[in-house]
Parts: sequence; structure tokens; C-alpha cells
Amino acid sequence: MLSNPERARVGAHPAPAADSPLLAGLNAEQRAAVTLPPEHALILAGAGSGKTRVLTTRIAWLLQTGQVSPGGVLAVTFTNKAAKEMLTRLTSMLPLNVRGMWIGTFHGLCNRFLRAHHQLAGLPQAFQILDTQDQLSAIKRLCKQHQVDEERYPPRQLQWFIAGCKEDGLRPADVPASDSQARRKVEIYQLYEDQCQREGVVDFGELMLRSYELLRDHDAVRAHYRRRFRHILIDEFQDTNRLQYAWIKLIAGLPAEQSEQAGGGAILAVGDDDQSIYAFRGARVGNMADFVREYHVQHQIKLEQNYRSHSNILDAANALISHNQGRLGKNLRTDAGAGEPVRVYEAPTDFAEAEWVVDELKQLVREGMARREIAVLYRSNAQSRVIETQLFNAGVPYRVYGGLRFFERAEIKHALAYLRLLENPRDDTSFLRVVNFPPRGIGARTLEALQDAARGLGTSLHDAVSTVPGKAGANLAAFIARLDVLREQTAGHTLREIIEQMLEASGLIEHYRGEKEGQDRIENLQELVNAAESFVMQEGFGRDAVALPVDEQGAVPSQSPASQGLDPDAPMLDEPLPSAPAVVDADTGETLSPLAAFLTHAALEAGDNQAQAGQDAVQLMTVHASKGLEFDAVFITGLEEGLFPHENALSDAGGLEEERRLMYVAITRARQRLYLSHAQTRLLHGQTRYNLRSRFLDELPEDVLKWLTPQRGGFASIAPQPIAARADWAGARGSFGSNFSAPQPSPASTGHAIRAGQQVFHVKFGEGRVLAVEGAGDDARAQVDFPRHGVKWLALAIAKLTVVE
DNA sequence: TTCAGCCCTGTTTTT
DNA sequence: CAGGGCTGAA
Repeated sequence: MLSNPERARVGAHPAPAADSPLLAGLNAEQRAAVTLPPEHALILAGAGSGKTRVLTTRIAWLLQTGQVSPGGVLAVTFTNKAAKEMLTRLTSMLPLNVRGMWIGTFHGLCNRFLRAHHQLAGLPQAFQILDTQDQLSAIKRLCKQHQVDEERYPPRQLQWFIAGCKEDGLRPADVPASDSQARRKVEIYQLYEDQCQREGVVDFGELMLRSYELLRDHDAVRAHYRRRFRHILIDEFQDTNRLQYAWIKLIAGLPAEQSEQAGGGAILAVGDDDQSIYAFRGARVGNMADFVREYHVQHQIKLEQNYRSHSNILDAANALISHNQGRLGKNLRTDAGAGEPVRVYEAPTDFAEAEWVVDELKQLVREGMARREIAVLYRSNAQSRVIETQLFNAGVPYRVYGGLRFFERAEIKHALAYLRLLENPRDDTSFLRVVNFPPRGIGARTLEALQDAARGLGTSLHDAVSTVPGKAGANLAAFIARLDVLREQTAGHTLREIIEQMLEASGLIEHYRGEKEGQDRIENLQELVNAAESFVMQEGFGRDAVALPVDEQGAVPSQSPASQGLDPDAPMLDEPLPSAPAVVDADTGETLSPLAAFLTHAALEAGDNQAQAGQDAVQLMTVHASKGLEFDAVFITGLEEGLFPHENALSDAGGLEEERRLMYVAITRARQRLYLSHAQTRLLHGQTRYNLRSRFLDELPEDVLKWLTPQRGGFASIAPQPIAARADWAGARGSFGSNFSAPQPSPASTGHAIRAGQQVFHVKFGEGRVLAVEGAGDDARAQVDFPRHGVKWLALAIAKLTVVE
């Protein structure tokens, strides 16, 4: 073990200890990955192959063998959870001060970086971060102000467009726009950028992009970090987007740019192409291949030994994923036995499906399984409701992940808006959010006048208040006066005191006291005080948090970074090069007030959503949210065409493959037991929908499955279930009860001969395949997949469909 | 200005 | 079915 961190200085290269206790218990591949030479490498880590262990042991190994000092490590993950996990494991392996290490999420690290170099980045030091909600409301506000036709340019779509541009590293000027519609979008993008800049706020994408540009445009800064980071480790590399990969390339330098002199770290990319499930938000699996090519990667290690699941589960996963094209190729294996078969259940309704899930999991609990070891997964959040109801009725404790998280709740957002205004009065988004909440006689008309005035003056709303005349103006003035007083009163106070005084002064508590449903909200607001308190404890803001001056003008050639107040326990630069201009390192960037730091924390980590974390509860979450987790028993529900795979993903082949990877992720969460289920009918958007069972079920090997219900026809084209509708079908919901083994009721015909699975012809769209039919009589609709025109819903009463078969 | 009620629309996954 | 936005009345 390392007793003195100083030993970690580079230069003294102790002989790598092959018998290091760190390596104990690792298999050959894992060991090879941990002890790789300091060169670029790609680890293909299958699900459950001990990826996190390898990653953390690698860091510990590098530190222990003196190949790098803590300050020379950059480790990037996607989720806060993963970053925390890495830190915890690391500190349990080595006694070490992790403060100088850069371990965090892309967004977290970019934030840290931008705070330190905020002047170079053109941002106020206390810039605030817009979450998705804030971003949308900022865009809506902008659209109103600039008379954007919200019909033609829906704000949500604009948000998607802007985020997409940023993920590709494109500023408005870089976006190709051929037609007028596209040009208009780019124009709005530009306006949005201006607005954010004016208000001193950044969105998630901006954190990344701004940080990328800063590195790109400032040679001294880039050179500094290149020399600093000798080892760059990236988790979940398959989830990186274009911009993130470009950022990594800047911070590491391309091979041609790397040298003893110029620095440049060794990149260790860890990923699994089969678990790439974030293409929808810009993730590019292709980055893996690009990395291998651009960095001439010589070391590729596959981790295929799975330590998690029984072989029946793995066989199912392997078989499923083999249906995807163009994989890097990887097969999981295990030494564990076959284990239980994968159980498959077909329910008549979503309601019955939930009932079955609850019955089964109660049985598991009776057999001694801990509830927290049981997960119920679904494709989309809306599906949780039925299951929740069932669990609730059965009195089974459960916990839902996702949905509204703590910092996203309305009352919390209101409170945060007040706090943000204390920190930055120019934050118009926050201003508008609370200027009339609780109501204080400032209505839409007043605000319109204020916004006009602000636009005319080119100032923030806050600064334009004095120009509004009359009673309305007086109300506004009273509002900002209240804020100003609060700001003065709380100066120098602890975070807790600031929040408590804000809750009083804002009138939020008072307001919710008067509401009938307000008690919960008040409790949440009180919880906010607790959240702040524990944040202060964790970050050590409590006492003598010395604010170090950050000299942003950049180069201070005569001073070494160490003389600028860097943590002496964490030497940043091993032997600073004599000619190199010293750049203030982002480690000195902790000059934020506790309040500003807390607000950042709130934006970057939306927080957990349920207070009852300690209880032994069944876990409910989307498949996406389950990534990286594992459970003894896993239920994957709603395995239906249109739901999983989701209908929006069916239009292109890439979408389907991503859905399949999603299913692969879901399957590989299970250690011992895996349950799959689908329902014939499901209540969605208040309508009963009839779904075929998911094609993914048919892609699993029969011999690992155990059908709990009699099997009927296969997917779509093979003997499709006669699917038609009867108006009172919904009324029959639940009456099937346990009657699932009975033959399907054959409801009266709609009069339309259209059935799922059929090949049909449409005058305009040509030939297509019917995916589903729903509704009855004149309302009957069919979902048809047209090869040329995509998936469409057609009203059977109107559309002329002829059966081709 | 506020509030209640109506209509309309959207509706995958999220750092 | 939900939530947001819009309208009209108090």
C-alpha cells in the first residue's frame, strides 16, 4: 500500500508489482487490462464483466506503481452514480486524497473547468445551469418575444434541434441551412444563444461545447491540461457523442501531437457497443472504431467472462443481440450453472400483467429474496402506473426511479429560482418564474411591458424594472427591493440561513400553507434545507473554505502552478516544463460561494426522487435507468410491438437495433431470475390498444424459456392473432383474471377485414404491413408500416386499404 | 389580476 | 389521460 502520496511522483518508476494485492482475484483479461502499459487502449467490457472494478483497479494500479500522481488522472463517466462509485471504490483500495483527481461526469468536469476559466470562456463566474425544463421555458419565452410561429416551430422541436447542434459541436454559423425553414431555425438558435449569454446561463450542451471551444482556442490552457493529464480513462465510451470525443481528443492530443515535451495522456476507453442505448441523444458508437483508427490502438481487450448471471440468462442475451448487424463481436460466458429458466408470461391486459408481476415477486420475497434485489423494468415511464397501483394495493413497498426528481419539483424549482436571483439578478428565466409567484399583482400585461422595456434598453428584466410606471411598476419595484434586501441580509450567512430566510421572505411557505395540497410541498421545501445542509457537509464548505483568487488573465510566467495555491498533496504537474507558461489550473477554481455551488449541484444532479431510500423496497425503473445496475430478479414488462420495441424507433433499422440493445441491457441486469411479460391489451392515453407480442421474445432461444401461458402464434406474419375490436372490450378489462389459459375471446368483427400482420395496399403509400389495429367501428384505426413512408396510423373508415395477401 | 373551466395536444429513453 | 394554454367571468 502506498503510505506517502509523494511516492506517486513520476520519475521514480518503481518496478510494477505483479503480485500486488490489487490484482488478487482478477482473471487474466482483467489483469491484462489493469496492467496495460501507458498507451492507448480499448476495453470491450461485456455486461457484468467487472468493468468498474477494472477501471478503478487500473487507476489504483497506476498510482501505486508511481506511474501517475493523483492530479494526472482524468476519469470520465456519464452518471453521477458511476463517478461516486468509482471514487468510493478507489478510496477503499488506496489511502489517498482524491481532491486533486479529476473523476466525474462529462458535465460535472466541464462545469468545474468553466468555473475556473470563466473569464476566458466569456461567462460570469456564478453562471447558472439550465436544466431541460428551464431550457424549454427559455425557448418558449424567446419564441414569444420574437414572434416565432409556434405552430411551425414547436418549442420542443427547437429544443431538440439546438441540443442536437451542440452535441455535434455546431454553433449557429456552422449549421448548414438550405431552405428557409432551416434558416429560421438557425436564426432562433442564434437568438437563444444571445439570450443565454445575456442572462449568464448555460444549458447542458453548452457546458460541453463551451469547454471544448475554450480548449481549442487557448493554446496555453490546452497545453497545460495536456501536460497535466497523463492518463485519461473514459467509462461507457459507446455513449460519447461527437463533441465529447472531440473534447477528449483536445485534452489528450492526437498521437501526432503527443510527445514527451507537449504531453498528452494515454487514453483508456472502456465500452460495450452492445450496450449503446443513447443514440437518441447524440451518442455515437462509431466513436469506438474512430478511436481505434485515430489513435492506432494496439491494445484491445475483451472482457467476456460474466460474473453476474446464470447461463440461461446469458444465453438469452447472447441470442438476442446476435440479431444485430455490425457488432464488434463479443459473447458473454459464465461459469455459473444454467440456473432457472427464463419465465415468460402472456397477460390479457396490462392490469393482469401487473397482478402477475406482484404475485410472482411476493413469492420470491416469501422464498427469502430481499425486495431491493427485485427490479421491475419497463420501456417508458408511463407504464409504471399500473404496476405501482398493484404494488400499492398489495401493500408491497416499492421505489420508483425516474419521473419527477427532487430538484425538478415545482416548489423546489421556485425556491431555487429565488436563490438564483440572489446570486444573479440578470437570470430572466428565474425572474419570470417567481416574479408573480406567490401572486403579488404582477400580471401578464405588466410583464409584457417590462419585457419590452428590457429589450429596448438591452438589459435584463431586473434592470428594466425602474422604467415601468404606475402601480404595476411599484409592484415590480417592491419585488426586486425584497430580493435586494434579502441579498443584503443574508450576505455572509450560512447556506442554511440563506435558504430559511428566503423561504420566509419569498412567501413560498406562506403560500403553500394556504393550499389544500400544500403540506407535501412545504415538507419538500424543508427538505431542501436538509439537502443544502448535507451538501455543505460533503463539500466542506462549512468552515474556512478559503476562496482562492483565480487570476484569469491567464499566463503568469514566473509562477509555477504549485505556488498558486494548488493542493500540495496532489502535485498537478510532474516537473513543470521550464518554458511552459503557467496556466491557472481548474483545481483552484473553488471560489464559488456555497450558494452558487449548491445551485450548480442542484442543476447537475437532479437528486433522487424518493425520500424513503432506506427501506427494503422493490425497485421500479425504465430500462435506461437500469443500466449499470444488477438485481437478483428482474421483471421486464410490456414486451409488445410498438412499446418495446417502441413504435417511434421502428421506422429505421438503426432504431430497431438500439431497441434490441436496450432489451439486451435489460436482460443482463438479472443475476438469478428473469421474468418476461407482455399484455394483449393495454390502456394507453386513455384508449385500449391491442399489441402483438414483441419480436424480441421470438428471438430468444426456446430451450431457455419457460412459458407460463400457452403459446400462440409468433410475431406478426405467422398466424397472427385475430385482432379486432369491440366497443365494450375495455369494459371487460380485468375480468379475465386468472383465466389466461382459456382460448382468446374472439370479439365481434369491426367489419373491416384488416388484421395485424397482413400485407395491405394503400393508394398513396403503396404496400405496407399492418402492425396493429385498434378501436372499433368508425374509430377503428390500423397502424401500417410502409417501407417508403414509414409507420402511419390510418383510420379504416377513411383510408382505402386493400389486403394484398 | 386571478381563477376556473375548457379545449387541445402529445405521448421514449436523460446527463 | 394528463398537463398546458387559452378564454371568459368575477
